[in-house]
Amino acid sequence: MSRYDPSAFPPFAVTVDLVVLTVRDHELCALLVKRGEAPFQGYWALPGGFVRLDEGLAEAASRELAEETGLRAQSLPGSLPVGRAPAGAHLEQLATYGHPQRDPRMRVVSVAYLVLAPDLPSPRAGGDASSARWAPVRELFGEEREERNDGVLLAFDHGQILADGVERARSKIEYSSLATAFCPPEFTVGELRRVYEAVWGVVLDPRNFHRKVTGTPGFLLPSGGTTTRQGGRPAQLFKAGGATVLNPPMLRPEA
Amino acid sequence: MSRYDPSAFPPFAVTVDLVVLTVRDHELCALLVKRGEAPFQGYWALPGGFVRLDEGLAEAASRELAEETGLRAQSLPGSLPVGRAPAGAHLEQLATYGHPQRDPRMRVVSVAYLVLAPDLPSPRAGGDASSARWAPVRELFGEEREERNDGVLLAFDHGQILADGVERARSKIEYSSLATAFCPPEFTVGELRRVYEAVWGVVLDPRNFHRKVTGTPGFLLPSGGTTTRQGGRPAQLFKAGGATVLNPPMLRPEA
DNA sequence: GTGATTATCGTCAGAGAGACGACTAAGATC
DNA sequence: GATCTTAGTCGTCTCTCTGACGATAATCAC
Repeated sequence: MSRYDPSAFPPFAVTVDLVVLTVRDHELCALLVKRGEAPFQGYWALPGGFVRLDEGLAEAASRELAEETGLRAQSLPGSLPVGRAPAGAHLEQLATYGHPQRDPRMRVVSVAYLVLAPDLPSPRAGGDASSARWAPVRELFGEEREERNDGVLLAFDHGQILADGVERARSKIEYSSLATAFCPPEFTVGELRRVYEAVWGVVLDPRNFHRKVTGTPGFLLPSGGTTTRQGGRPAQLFKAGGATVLNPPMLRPEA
Repeated sequence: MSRYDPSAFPPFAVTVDLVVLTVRDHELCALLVKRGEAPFQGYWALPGGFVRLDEGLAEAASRELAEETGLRAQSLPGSLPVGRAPAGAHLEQLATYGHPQRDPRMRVVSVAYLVLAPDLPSPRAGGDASSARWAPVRELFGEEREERNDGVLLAFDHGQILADGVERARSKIEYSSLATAFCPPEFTVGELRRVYEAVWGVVLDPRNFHRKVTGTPGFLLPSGGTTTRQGGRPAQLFKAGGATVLNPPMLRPEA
């Protein structure tokens, strides 16, 4: 840092890209927007945009999130990598991508953020519904993926960013209470279990899951009410407790 | 991304900062360099520097690492956040810091990388030995920390970056075999245990530790030889095995 | 009511961790 | 050389947690 003339620094563009995940219909889904212009015109991409010179990175991510989804998200001062949005969505920094050729137009460094949100009404992208969608992650990475265009699924390196975000989410719900970020403010143990099942793509034993989550101090707080919105016997409603780390963690089944 | 004229993007400076950790004398230490110029002249700071327009982020981190320590480190193509340097050092992306005022001169976004290295000879910073040192992490964060200058320990937000890097290292050796990155190519179980003890700042039971690490498939490979360099009964020498994730993890003692 | 569905409680066996005793094999000291 | 010290290695016991799975409870659809 001392070898350079600070007034002659190499100029970069800095963007934020958002991996917005939610659970819809037992499936982990990611928010994608359709690009209206070159490069990658017509491709699906992660929502995102340029960071302004007077805003922080998390702040820019919150702003883009609000613009693309209407989700209000708290922008945190400084460069703290983790935050919690008031609407229940969770926002945290994922990683930064800066391959010199990742954008053919210029040198762009993109700071990716991961957003975990409860199931939302259908997306809007600046009011244009046809240009945004919730894409099931399985479709994008499973064997049944329909390759698009010249074999590239997403614009730029967004396929890699999305994969990294999905992997982060999958591993993070193991040892943190973040799975509750996919749930509405009040939820049942069964609903939380279906979140785990959707994110991990596995089936969990309802009895062991119930014992585990209700037995972990601070994970769940009984909210008093019950609901039958899932059918069957009425289930207790819970809110997310104060605990953020789970010790011992939830164990993702092998294989 | 579609709302802006790409030719009029806001210009940022992008730097990499390195959190280089090693274990020396039973203590976790971080590499610091002394700043020779304003701002924060005379303060200790993390090594780092500007990213060039034609190099990737990990590549820039490797280059800076080599310049500051002589450690050769493999630069990875693209934006892959994790890599392994040939000299045995581990390099991975940590987080990105971009508060608008984090550098008083201009808008700088810094991508921090975490480097875990075996104990190295004393550092050199471009040949000037007095301007680089291994600082015990305990001195920087413990109660006994001697506040420097106007109460700020490190230049810029490097105190926060270092704290994040230390926390990443502490948690990552729980569920990965990365602790071996602090060891020479061949090491004993006791040496590995002392790494855990230094990084976590705890004392571990040698017998349980031995059972755990030798019983985890793929963690350690017997290299055949023995050594008495620690005194006492000769110990078997091991190399790092192929496993990268430990399941079940090493457990960091409570409290 | 009957059956389907979901929630919740209980039991049992096995894996793994913490505590700690016991033994081994080298160098250091007398 | 006898003894001490240091570290390494093997075992044992107990407790906790998990996975497998039986049993019961409370609602809805018919």
